Amino acid sequence: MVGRPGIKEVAAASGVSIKTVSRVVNGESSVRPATRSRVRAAIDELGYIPNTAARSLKSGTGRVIGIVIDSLADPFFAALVSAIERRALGEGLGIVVASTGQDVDREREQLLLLLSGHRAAGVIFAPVTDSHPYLQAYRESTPIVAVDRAHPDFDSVVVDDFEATRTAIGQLVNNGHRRIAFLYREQRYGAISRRYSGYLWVLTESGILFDPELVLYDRSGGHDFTDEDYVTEINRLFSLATPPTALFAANMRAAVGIIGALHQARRAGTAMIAFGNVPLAGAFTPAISCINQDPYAIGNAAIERLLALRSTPGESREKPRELVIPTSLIRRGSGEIFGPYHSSRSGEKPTS
Amino acid sequence: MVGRPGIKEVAAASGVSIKTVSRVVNGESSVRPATRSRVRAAIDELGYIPNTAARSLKSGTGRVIGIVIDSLADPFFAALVSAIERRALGEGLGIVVASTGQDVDREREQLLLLLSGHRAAGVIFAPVTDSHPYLQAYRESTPIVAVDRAHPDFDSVVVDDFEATRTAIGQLVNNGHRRIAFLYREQRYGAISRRYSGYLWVLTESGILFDPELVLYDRSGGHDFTDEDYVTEINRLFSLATPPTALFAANMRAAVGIIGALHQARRAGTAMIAFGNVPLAGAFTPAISCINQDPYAIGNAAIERLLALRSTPGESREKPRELVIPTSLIRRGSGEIFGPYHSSRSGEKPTS
DNA sequence: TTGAAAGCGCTAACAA
DNA sequence: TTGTTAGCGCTTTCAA
Repeated sequence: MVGRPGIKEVAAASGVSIKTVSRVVNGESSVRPATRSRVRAAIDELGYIPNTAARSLKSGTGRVIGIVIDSLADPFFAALVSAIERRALGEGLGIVVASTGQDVDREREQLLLLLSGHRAAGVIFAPVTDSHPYLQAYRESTPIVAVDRAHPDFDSVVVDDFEATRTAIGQLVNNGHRRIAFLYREQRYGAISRRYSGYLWVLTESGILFDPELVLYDRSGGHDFTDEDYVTEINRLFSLATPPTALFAANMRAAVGIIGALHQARRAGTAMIAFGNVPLAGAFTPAISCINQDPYAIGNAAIERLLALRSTPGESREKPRELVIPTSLIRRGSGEIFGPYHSSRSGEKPTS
Repeated sequence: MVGRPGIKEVAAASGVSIKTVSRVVNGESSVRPATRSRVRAAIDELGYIPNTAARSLKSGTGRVIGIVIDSLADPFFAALVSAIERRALGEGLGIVVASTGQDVDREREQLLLLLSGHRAAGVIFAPVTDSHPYLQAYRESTPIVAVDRAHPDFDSVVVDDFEATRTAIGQLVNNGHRRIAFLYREQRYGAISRRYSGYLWVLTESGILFDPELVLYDRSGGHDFTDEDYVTEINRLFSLATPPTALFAANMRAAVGIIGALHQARRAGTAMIAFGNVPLAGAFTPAISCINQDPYAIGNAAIERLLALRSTPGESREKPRELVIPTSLIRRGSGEIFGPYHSSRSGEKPTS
């Protein structure tokens, strides 16, 4: 291996001490311009890049932001991380990404590795549970922000799941639907529970009888549904004595599964609204109505909050802030299909 | 901040020297089982997690794999990174991700930061150019693997773009198409050029006159096309004196743009094949035929190659290996629509 | 404005 | 099998 120049080589080349080189690298002001430019020249010529490990070791905090999410294979999280990365780059920070697969133990392991092992300058995570006692030790030294799901102990950036779902289900009811399926009711902590509450709230308000047959539960104990599972489920729903006339997909994975399954079952004309921006939603027949939650906006808000916390350390001890990113219902057609009880008093013209 | 225990605390708690703790942590064999379990107990009790920075500094290589890709917002790359992350986790390695936005300077900056700054244990990157002289200094000390695009100097994991495209275009021709549009012809180095070659090859072989009007060039100088740009382009194509009867989407972004634009233009029945697994391809009408390139397979192959290189350092000096991951043409309907010159001698039954 | 010295937490070399 | 010592490359004192 060719020698990677260190701070000493730069110091020697520019005729100053290593401390002065350090000052230049860290942008400290107390360096004479002439000295500074001499050092800069040496840095460029030698191609000097400071060793991150040594910096972390000495200074106590690493030059990276840790990100812990469910999975990068989920387009929502991928876009979220992408937004964070862009901003972090501007701050000269790297990102180290870890996924949990929604596993609580893996979450703890990854968070601790990031905080204690990598001495991350900050951590953004999508909490799998709402109890993280082991994080308390790091609160005061490291900014920690939760995303996608609110957290009792940390600042968080979320969307208003309850309200968004209430709006969506409300529109379906207004358009004459009474049999509305909810797919799916995840058992774990998180956004899905609040979406489910929004669903139940509308049913109650509208005097619609709740039917557990219309809810797809996560009976699998944690593993994700496959496309085939959704086909099975859609077939089950349409075999009911009184099948649903509208579907609500509580997350994007469910939406994708349902769209595919509906298509297979030649039921694509069924009313449906999805939580999350389904890719190519506009190109289906009918086009898919979605609750729009912008992962870029969420990611940006999270990293901004993190950077703000970094400059005002004490603040983290205050009551956690919950930043709610607005959502909107994008009416593309599938959510505006009329149901059997429609009295032509509301809703847009259906597409099919 | 509560004290994060260091190796010294563990040593004190278990009554051994720090070196013995180090041995246990690193799984060295020369430790008596009794001692080992005593140390293990202390580690668990104190919640000791080794400081990555100190380890990197001393040992010379960091505990992370660096990944440099175009963008995490691209589902292909997100899935690729996800596959790498899973495997890295099993090796006790973190991943630090950086994106280039296809910018050569940013690529260099990020690669050097990973290699020189973070002392990454290995680097996987999607090369933006085929010339990386500055990486030569790291070849022998750090395994480097290229993905998605072949590289003259490094082992790479790619798909056979030429062959896959040849098959796809060949099928369109066999099904009676003569006017086949190629969207889009990216100017930069990479897979798109080879796909374009496959396109030209079939035209030549089939005696079809090449028409530059049917090729969407990247005239923008690097910025990505928006959905609106695709709408404009589709409208232009169908305004030609002899419009195309089939479309080839050379990458997934183009496919998504085209599907949306075709839908808007009420031309969804146009024959089309996309390079890459379009999400929900099966749920469109007609279902989208795709060249299937598995990002998980590519990511897995890349990390496996990286880990193999890590254990046999000298090997990297050999001639670079190009590992070709097979693709397949998934015939879902859109690519099997007959063209005007079809003579009922080949192809599947069209869907529409 | 600049520099000398100390040492961050760990691992490699060598001793015992 | 275990321990001692010496740094890795940088930033943080503190002094000049």
